[in-house]
Amino acid sequence: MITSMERSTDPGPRGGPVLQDSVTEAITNAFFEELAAVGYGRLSMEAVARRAGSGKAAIYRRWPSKEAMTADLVGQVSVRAADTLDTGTLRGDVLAFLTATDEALRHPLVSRILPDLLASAAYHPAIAAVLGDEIGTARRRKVGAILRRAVERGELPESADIELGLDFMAGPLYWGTAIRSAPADPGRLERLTDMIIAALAA
Amino acid sequence: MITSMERSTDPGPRGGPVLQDSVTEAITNAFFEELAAVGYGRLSMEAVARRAGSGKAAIYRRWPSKEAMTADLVGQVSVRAADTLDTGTLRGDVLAFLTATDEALRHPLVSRILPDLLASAAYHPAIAAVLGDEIGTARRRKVGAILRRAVERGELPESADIELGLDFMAGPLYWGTAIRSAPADPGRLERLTDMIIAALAA
DNA sequence: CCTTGACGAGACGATACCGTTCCGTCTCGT
DNA sequence: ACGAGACGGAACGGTATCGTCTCGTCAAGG
Repeated sequence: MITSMERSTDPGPRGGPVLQDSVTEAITNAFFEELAAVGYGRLSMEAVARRAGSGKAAIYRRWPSKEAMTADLVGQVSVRAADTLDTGTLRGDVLAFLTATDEALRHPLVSRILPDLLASAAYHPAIAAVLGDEIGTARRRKVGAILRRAVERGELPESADIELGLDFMAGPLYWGTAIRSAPADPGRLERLTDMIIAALAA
Repeated sequence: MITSMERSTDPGPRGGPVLQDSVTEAITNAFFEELAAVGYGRLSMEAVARRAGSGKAAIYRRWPSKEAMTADLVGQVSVRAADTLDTGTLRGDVLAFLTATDEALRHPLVSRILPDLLASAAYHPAIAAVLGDEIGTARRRKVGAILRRAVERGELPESADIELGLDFMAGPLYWGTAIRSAPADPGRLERLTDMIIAALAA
């Protein structure tokens, strides 16, 4: 599925004469900027090359197609998000998670790219696969850890539904921040946190 | 902005020789099917005409551009959703609202089109305007009515935040049903209802 | 110093749309 | 019966993108 070469994305200390990292980086940046500018459906390799100041051949030397490039690059980025640390209380964990997620969603590139990718997943199985891994699995793991710790502390009943918990941790924030474009407001995240905890405890 | 003719979408009892309704309907259906098939970004007028079994001229006789056609047709559809009736209790109102919305989100065309349009709104102001009206305003009015009735009944404190309430009524359901593609499950809507009410009361 | 190979640039044929403009046909209301 | 006008179909010139391929340049290693 993802068929890009490892040498440029993971060149190691010295892998011999190699596709130049600076070019790979320029293409990567150009890709995300272009993705934010026109969306996946209208993204063209020529535009990416133009923006990167490179030739198209430099792109096709690295990835066999637009879909493979997208899957590879999106996969790389999403992997980064670190686990939320244990703040000692459910409220602290939730607020930290919401704050981090809200900040990510407000990034100018993310706020334009993410909804587009989520929609594109319906048309392109390769994208759906990457997002399913990154958003589905990774996110479920993080939220699951938070809820599990809360259950251990006795802050939540054991009956708490992890799947629905994920919907509450992600849904209202995504809807408000990414779709409704609600202005940044720490107070909103505080209230959101209290409401989510109330929902989780129900 | 929306410049389609009134004669065919609202021909009245007898408006003289008119663009044929059957063609308008064929084009409308083809538009939504094509939208579901390839998304807004890649939607082509030729494909719509092909699918409708019409000539492109028949489309351009009705709308001046793809954007105007989209705004007009999407606006027409979204208008339909009726107000939720008063069931007498907050729980009944919320469950009815969630059930209706969930059903709508599961419609094969809606589930593919809506996320795409929400994403496209970031690139096309005309779409953003229509969605802002239909989803933003209309939805805020509906949910606002439900919450206001609940406050009058004493089921919710007066301090309830309508804006955040909207995020909770829409977010988890949209995330679970449209993004996570959770299977249809009445029990899930029941639990969702209880959790939303707990959140609203927090 | 000379070979190697990635580089930017861009031409290439193929394909797809755009929005417009013609056909010749058919269905109306008059 | 007639004329207006919408119809499906097809073609127009123009633009954009695809993925491939060929240039001449340039930097590094042997």
